[in-house]
Amino acid sequence: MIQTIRGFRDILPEDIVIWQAIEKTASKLFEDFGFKEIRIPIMEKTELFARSIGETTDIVEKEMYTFPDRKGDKLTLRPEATASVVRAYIQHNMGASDSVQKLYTIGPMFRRERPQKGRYRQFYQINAEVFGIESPYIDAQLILILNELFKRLGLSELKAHINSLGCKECRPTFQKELLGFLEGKKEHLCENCLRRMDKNPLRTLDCKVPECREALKDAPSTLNHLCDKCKDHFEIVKNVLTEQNVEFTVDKTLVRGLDYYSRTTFEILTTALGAQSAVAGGGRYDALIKELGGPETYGIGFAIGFDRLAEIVAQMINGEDVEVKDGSSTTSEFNSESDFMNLLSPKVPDIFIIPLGEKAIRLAYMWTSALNIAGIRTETDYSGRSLKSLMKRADKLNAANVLIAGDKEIEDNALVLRNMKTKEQFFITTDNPVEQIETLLNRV
RNA sequence: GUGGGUGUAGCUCAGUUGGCAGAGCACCAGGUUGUGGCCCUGGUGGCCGCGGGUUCAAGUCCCGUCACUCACCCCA
Repeated sequence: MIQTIRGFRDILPEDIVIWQAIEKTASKLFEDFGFKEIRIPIMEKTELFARSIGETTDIVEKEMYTFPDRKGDKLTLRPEATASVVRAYIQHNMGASDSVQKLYTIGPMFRRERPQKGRYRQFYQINAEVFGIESPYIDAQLILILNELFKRLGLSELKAHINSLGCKECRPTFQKELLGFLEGKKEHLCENCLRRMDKNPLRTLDCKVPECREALKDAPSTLNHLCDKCKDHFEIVKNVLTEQNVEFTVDKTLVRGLDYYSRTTFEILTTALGAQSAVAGGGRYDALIKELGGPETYGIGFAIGFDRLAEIVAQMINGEDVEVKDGSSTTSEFNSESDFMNLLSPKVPDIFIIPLGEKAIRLAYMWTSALNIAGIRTETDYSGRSLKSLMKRADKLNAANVLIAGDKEIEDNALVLRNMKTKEQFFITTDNPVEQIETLLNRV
């Protein structure tokens, strides 16, 4: 049997319900905040990612799916979306038509890592990016949007971690000081951190190795070295969040793995997925657009891990003992009436037509098609099986009604429409069953 | 890339010192000649992940391999 390749997976119909509900909830929210959807390619020239994410990051060094195409160009399956959105922004000169652009996109990303819970080689992200706004209010607003999204999904316990990395003015002096500090602690650092010292010293700050954490306990913090502008910027972000009752923690170890971030960075963390704690993350990247050949433009954005989010939502639904099978009962108090929970209701047939006999099967097919076209969810069965087994099937499908159409009923011009819940039965005639069913369904 | 755990029916899992491959759920049929859910009876369904080895005999022991999984690393 041919199977999916490692780290790739199928999202089956039973799971898609949650995916679609999250997607609808997110795009509604983003559009209410003025974001427009953009769809970008899944493949780009390798150079785009190498230059934006950073040549020495793990992603670029060893996690990308890169291969030559027929003419020898190096192509890469995108490991993240921001680089492509920035490329599109530059390529179509989007800043010219409107100096402020708010964009979101949803789609798969590819990284060749060892799979584990909440981490796949093809994984999905929802991305939001804002171009052309320097003000810290937009930093706060992005975190507010994430907070609101998680609230709407019933995940109010998730909390934001935020930090500021400084800008091209204040970061170099900080890096110098950090390097000096690291030199003094060299013998206590892990191999990885020693490597990081050369490549990207900031990254030592979020090392998880206990010895490193201990050694770096008193390491200088970016927060103490921010220039006045960066300091003011960060203060406003924090003040606004506080005023809007968005809970957050200042986390000076929040450095993030992509080189392009400056000033505000943030992550939304969870404990629900073992070691994979980040559900969403993002930050400001004011230098990136120019770096990639565009005009000097402010930029900030975030990515939400769709697979992880869907997993947490699924856990929440199961944990809350929410009954979604027939969409009728939900026990979860705070969100049972929410738009999101309504989106989770599965679609079940309004009618299941049970034909008994050859003539009946032909008519059942005709009626089913007509009802489907009329927008009434209808199923039938062509196997010629017994009434009892088809009743069972109707029950399994959770059909609201069955229409029993045996050769006998057709002969007598009296079809039986049975409500599966109340067991009420109505007779309808064979001349225009579609219209009769429409009126009966509206009445009940 | 490194380390641990697990691979048996569609699903969840038993399988003793090596001795006929099992259960529950699901599916199909019947009990009820044309009315679902509950119950009862019967049935379909297996390269025991794959390849080698040891043995009279391997689901079981050994080696390899692949996949899944958890953790490290990294990140969404």
